[in-house]
Amino acid sequence: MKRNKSSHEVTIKDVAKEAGVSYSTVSRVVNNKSYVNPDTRERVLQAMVRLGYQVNLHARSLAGGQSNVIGLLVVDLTTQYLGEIINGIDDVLAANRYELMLYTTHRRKAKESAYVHMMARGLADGLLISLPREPEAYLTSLRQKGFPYVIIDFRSEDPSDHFVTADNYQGGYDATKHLISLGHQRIGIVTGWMDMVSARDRLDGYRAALDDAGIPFESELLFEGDFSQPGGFRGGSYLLDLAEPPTAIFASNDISAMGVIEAVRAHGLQVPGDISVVGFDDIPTAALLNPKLTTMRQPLQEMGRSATELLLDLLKDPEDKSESIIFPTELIVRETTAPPHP
Amino acid sequence: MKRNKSSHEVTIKDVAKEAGVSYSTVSRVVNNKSYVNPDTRERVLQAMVRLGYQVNLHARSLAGGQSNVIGLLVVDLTTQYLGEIINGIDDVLAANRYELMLYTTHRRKAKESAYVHMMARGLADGLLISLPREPEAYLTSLRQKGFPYVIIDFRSEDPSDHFVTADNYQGGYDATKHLISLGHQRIGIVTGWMDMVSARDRLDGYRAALDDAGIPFESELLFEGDFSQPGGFRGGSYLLDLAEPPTAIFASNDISAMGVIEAVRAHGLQVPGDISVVGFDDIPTAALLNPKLTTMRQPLQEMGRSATELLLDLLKDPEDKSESIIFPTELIVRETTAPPHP
DNA sequence: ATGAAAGCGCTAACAC
DNA sequence: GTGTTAGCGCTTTCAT
Repeated sequence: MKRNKSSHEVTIKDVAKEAGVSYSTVSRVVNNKSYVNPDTRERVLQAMVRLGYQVNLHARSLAGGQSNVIGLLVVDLTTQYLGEIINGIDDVLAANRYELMLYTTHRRKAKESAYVHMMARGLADGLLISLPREPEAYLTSLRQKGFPYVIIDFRSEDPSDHFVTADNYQGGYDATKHLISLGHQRIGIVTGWMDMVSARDRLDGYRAALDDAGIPFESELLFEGDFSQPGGFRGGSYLLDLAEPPTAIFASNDISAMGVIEAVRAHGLQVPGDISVVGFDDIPTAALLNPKLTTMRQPLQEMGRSATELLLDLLKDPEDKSESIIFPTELIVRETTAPPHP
Repeated sequence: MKRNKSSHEVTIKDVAKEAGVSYSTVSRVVNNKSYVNPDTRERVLQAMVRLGYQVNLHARSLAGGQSNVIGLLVVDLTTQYLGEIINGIDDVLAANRYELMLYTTHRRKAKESAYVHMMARGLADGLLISLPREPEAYLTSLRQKGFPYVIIDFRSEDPSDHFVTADNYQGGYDATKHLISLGHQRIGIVTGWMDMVSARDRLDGYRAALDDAGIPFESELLFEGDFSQPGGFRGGSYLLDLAEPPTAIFASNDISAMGVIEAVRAHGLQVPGDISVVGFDDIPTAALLNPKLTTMRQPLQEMGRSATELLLDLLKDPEDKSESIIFPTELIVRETTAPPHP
């Protein structure tokens, strides 16, 4: 299964011959390192263009250089949430001439660990890890190797970890408080995957807001969802079927909020007339729904950008002491929340 | 900028020593090629596990093997459209132990060509190209090299090309016909990027349907959009501001349909009461809108899957004569279309 | 069935 | 400033 090398690929040696220099000089020019006589450089550059030279990243990587590839580990791509984050990542990577290698685990946990190892085995210079559930298993091995990584949307306890996340606790708090300040007293919550820190933080914020308002937490008003639209639908249905249903529901992300809203309609009720709904994320679609979704915005693109910058810093200097970043969230009041029905 | 190799990476040589064989034997075991004595194989396998061996893909690729990486060239990821396709791609890739390298060009045309060359330079074994505009430039060089690629959502004229697409012409035809059969006579269209074949095909289908119904095509009812939501909004606004506005609008994709619907509302009108709207794609969000979007479904996941299978076939046998595939589209009637206001 | 050895294209010492 | 050279980890003849 050999590559079709009919048309000989032009290598650094070809360029060297063409320019009449040794091939290490070509390497120097390509990498812009150590001084090269301007004339020589020019001749090499021209030879490169003439021959249409392109580095072979595999060779470069093997020879001890960097691969200029960043690995991104995500769950799946159908959520706009990640699309936004990736846009941010992408911006920074492109500006720094890095490539993106994408890994989607589709929640098959076993794969995550295998992937991480393969990437760390030279395929990538660094790793961006998004939305992992209990990533400790492979994080430990990464730490041991001193392999650079940044975690997105995860608050790590380990001081050597670098991460970028939104303030999910405060977001959950503010979303709930918004509902309370509208006059709601019975507020349901549809959570995300409870093995994800971000989901737990949002829940904690919800409870704290209730607490501060003197509203007792009732476990029957909590539905454990999974950040999906069907999960939101199930959660909404469950809450509305309660003997004493809530008048408002906090969904832990926009996608599940959409499911909740569907459930409200399926019960013949109106949003926000009968039931108020708040989401979380502010994905682009949120503003396009009818009614438009009230939600907590996380600066997704910026989070992707920051995480990538942090990682590139780490690559330049492993001892880099850049801080992990926790972005503030922002309440975006649109049309799905209103005072409770009198 | 040397990799932190504090903890010596275990190579095929280490495994060889551990198992007491030569390292070419280890290579044979790893690659499952030529016969190896079952006992020897077993010993090697155990040594591999014991040492936690992982191939170095760069070395493998350099040595003339394949890289087991597929490159995917896309415009950007915020559209659910691509998320769905990638899910399909991903399925097949995972099942065949391939990795995915992602390239987003963000419509910077210059980048596309550079990317393609780099990938073809050994980084990837094959290329999946989605949504290119006028890709002829780099396709030519790919063909010359005999580099395997499959194009998604593009009908190529070149008989040696392989592509997977939906029947955009028929889709455009059926969408328009649906509107006509509801009684609409003035039907506007918001197109996609006109330098994309799929957009042109949908437009052609629209015109053909009009033609077959004896409705003259009026150029003032055509707005050249760009597959984006703001583009749809602009298109909708333009059409509704016409002296004699249409009673129905065919948007060339769901995202722009969402923009059109926003524009309808901004004009104080109702969908579908005053204006009917049809989209194209059937992205997941389409079913979650209020009212739910009537649209032409393309089997996105399946398209991704098929394209990938086609490419892997090509990789196994460059002379593979697998056919390019054109998937049928399907009208999904939901709630945004109705007979015209009397 | 297995071992030895020649590269793949490049980077990074080390010379000069 | 530039050339020489030794690998990086692996696949693949070619021997045996």
